[in-house]
Amino acid sequence: MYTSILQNISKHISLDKEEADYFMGLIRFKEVPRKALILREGQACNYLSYILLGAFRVYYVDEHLREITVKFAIADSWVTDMHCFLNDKPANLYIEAIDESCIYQVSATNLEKLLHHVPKFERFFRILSQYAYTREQFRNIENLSLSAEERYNSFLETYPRITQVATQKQIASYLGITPEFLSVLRKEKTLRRIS
Amino acid sequence: MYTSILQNISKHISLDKEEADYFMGLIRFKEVPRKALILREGQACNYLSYILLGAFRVYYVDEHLREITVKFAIADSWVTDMHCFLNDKPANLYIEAIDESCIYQVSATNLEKLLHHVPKFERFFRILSQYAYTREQFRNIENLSLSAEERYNSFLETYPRITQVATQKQIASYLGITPEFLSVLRKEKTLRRIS
DNA sequence: CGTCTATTTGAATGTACTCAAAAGCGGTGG
DNA sequence: CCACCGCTTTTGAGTACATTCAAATAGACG
Repeated sequence: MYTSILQNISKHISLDKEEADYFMGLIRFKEVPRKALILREGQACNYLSYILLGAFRVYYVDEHLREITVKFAIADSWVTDMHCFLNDKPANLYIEAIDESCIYQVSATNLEKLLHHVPKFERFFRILSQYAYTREQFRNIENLSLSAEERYNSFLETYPRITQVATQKQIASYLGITPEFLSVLRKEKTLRRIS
Repeated sequence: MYTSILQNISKHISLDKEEADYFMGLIRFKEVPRKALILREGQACNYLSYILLGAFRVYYVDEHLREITVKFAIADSWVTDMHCFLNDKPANLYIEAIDESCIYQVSATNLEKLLHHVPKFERFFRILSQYAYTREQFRNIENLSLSAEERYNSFLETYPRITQVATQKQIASYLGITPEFLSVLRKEKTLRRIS
């Protein structure tokens, strides 16, 4: 259903036909194969993407060349390197498809046009940003208060489907632990399930 | 200068006199003594606050009764328990003045009125939320990639003034370490400065 | 089938925690 | 004014959680 992006928007604002058409005229459709990067560090981050289908992983590479998974993004959600998109700076983050994906993209230029022509979208992106903010805040609280094992359990509840497309190495880098230690945690979990 | 809240707003949107007056009519002024709580867990979170003067600490109390400092908020910034303010739920967070403070508060009801009457504020709060989001994301990256010592150094750069009003216990709980260990880090720092 | 990467396993290590006790500091009341 | 109380900070010993490194095993892909 290629209008699911409109349904996503209609969760927070209602558009008439004209506004919807105008919006659809500003976005482009893109298929993204598994493992492809739609953004890499240093590149201009010109697009905000809506994920129609598939899944992405946003990650940062630190000075020791370790990957930090910043977030997993699933179907019916939005993704970009927000800091660099907003401030027109070279990207700090990589965004990689971890499954066959289809996305719609709005360029920063077109987003400006959109916000100018249909100011209702200010409201839409306000609400989106507020949710994004509270989710990040919640994750910070979890990272600061929970043990690795508790964070892993919370992860499994929050992203039950992601385990099918993300590797354990990627999940470990989201949890802030090594793949080896995640392996140990998983073993303990299955041992407890048996006994 | 009691119009600094208008200056804060004018960083992102411009208001005419009428709009500014309408806004000022929707907010209330409040003095908050040091150590007073303007929000505690379980309370209704009805207000979004602008800090005119002073400093606040937002914290969460986990199941082991440990305090997690979610953020320090300084003069000329906004603070609330966003999740509960937006969803009209009882607060999860405490907000405590760590210095003599003066704030302006907008109630959730008045904010709705404001957004309805002056839709430009949708834009203002969109921009504010996006910044809040990227800051939280950045902090998550730091917490996942840096050692305790590196996080402490980064903290000192980000909040140079806060050390004057926050205790080390509070700073430790922001960094996700124990006060005892922060004490060790500080000692190592001074020892290195001497040699 | 062979190569490359992901995952598992284990031993040695390190970073940060717990617990306990002492020292420092600020506020309050006699 | 100072003596006491409570809280913060420091210090140290012992411990736990998670890492590093290395090697073996398993899986995925061409």
